[in-house]
Amino acid sequence: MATSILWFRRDLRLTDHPALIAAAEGGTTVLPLFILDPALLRSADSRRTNRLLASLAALNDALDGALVLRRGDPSEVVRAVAWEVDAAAVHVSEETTPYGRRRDTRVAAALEQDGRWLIATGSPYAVTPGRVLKDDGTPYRVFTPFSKAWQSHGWRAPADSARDTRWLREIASDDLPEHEPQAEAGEAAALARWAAFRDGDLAGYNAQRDRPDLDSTSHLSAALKYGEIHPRTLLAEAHGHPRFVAELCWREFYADVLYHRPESAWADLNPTLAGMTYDAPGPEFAAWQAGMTGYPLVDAGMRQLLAEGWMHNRVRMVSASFLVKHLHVWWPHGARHFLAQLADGDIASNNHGWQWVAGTGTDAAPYFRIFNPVTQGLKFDPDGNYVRRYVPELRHLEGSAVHEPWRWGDGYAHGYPQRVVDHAAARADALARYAAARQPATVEHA
DNA sequence: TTTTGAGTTGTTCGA
DNA sequence: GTCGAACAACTCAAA
Repeated sequence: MATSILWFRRDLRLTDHPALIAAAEGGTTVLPLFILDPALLRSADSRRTNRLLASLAALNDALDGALVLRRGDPSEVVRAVAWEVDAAAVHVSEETTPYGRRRDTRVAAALEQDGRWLIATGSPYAVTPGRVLKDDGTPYRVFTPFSKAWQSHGWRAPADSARDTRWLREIASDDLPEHEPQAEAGEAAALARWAAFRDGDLAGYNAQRDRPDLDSTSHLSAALKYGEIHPRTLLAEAHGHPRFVAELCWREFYADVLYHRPESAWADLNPTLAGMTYDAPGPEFAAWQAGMTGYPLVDAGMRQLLAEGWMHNRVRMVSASFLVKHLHVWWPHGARHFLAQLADGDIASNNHGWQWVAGTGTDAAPYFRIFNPVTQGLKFDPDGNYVRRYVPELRHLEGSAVHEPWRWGDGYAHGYPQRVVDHAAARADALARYAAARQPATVEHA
């Protein structure tokens, strides 16, 4: 009896799964495999890894315990398992990150030595990165024209579910590493969350998405990260909500940029600011990480990140801007901290979002756009509820007063820290640094 | 080839 | 308090 392997990666679901359909075609028995790749599990205590393990537990439950886990180098493990079950083909969703592409090239070569094939069907995106190109065949570098071409390109409807898949159950599995269980992990939870959002806050998304106090965004980022739900499923039901579709498109745009420019994961995409002077991370960086900068909105966000492994997007921008433009720290330091703490940590979205804030990214914000953390708080958390939720030292202040504790006699009565930098001075410093970096390069003579 | 319009998310200052 | 201008120049995409 023919057997194929479905090697799960960022597609931890059983419905709307083209690679699963391909693997099970013709009644083929399918071995569901996940590889615990040491190269990806180095940060084993990160929230992202914990979220992955919780999702794997949910997938295994959905498979009635059939999921096979193997630890090791994928090119060795896949070849060995394929030999073990004599599978002619290993099916995957196409991976387009720098590491994923290198890995899959090696795995395909290893399989071919035994006359077996790595077959990619579908990807974690509505439009697979690399497929949207300008008329001249080069990739887009600006979001708006990309989004138009992406919409024109279009995407398939959600795939049928493969209900009658025969799963192979006979081979040994390594144990799932210890992790903190999470009720929100897994395909069923993702579908339920989407249904609730679709029938609830989606209608007000355009007006309320920037309000961290209302907390009315979809919270689907981690589910999308691990493919518990596919963006196709969301897009099929998000007609008439262009802002929500645009946010999904940002995810695809950044994946596309990373596909074409893999080095941009950790290096400035735009060399314009190559001469920028940054400060090494020091005590103020530690204060930023801990949510102790003395700027309430920044601190609320950084504490939400530590407490929940998630932060509202508006606050991600403000806190990232604060690190880069108020503390003058190079964006990769901040991006690394976010990736270590975010359950939804995605290299393309996270790091290119940071580059956008820093002014080094594609389609970057103008350098003089420096968020005022106080103004942002008054505007997007007008009643102060978000700050009070995460900063207990400020709970005695009412309404928007939480955003300016220095104005009130009892503002620091409960131990809230003083501001680590002065906004106006830090802003002026940032503008001066950008101005200096933009000067034509001067030749220094020894 | 050249031209033209446009580019996620803002802040400050002065009238 | 409100409003418009300044903050810059450059690159991108398409006609």
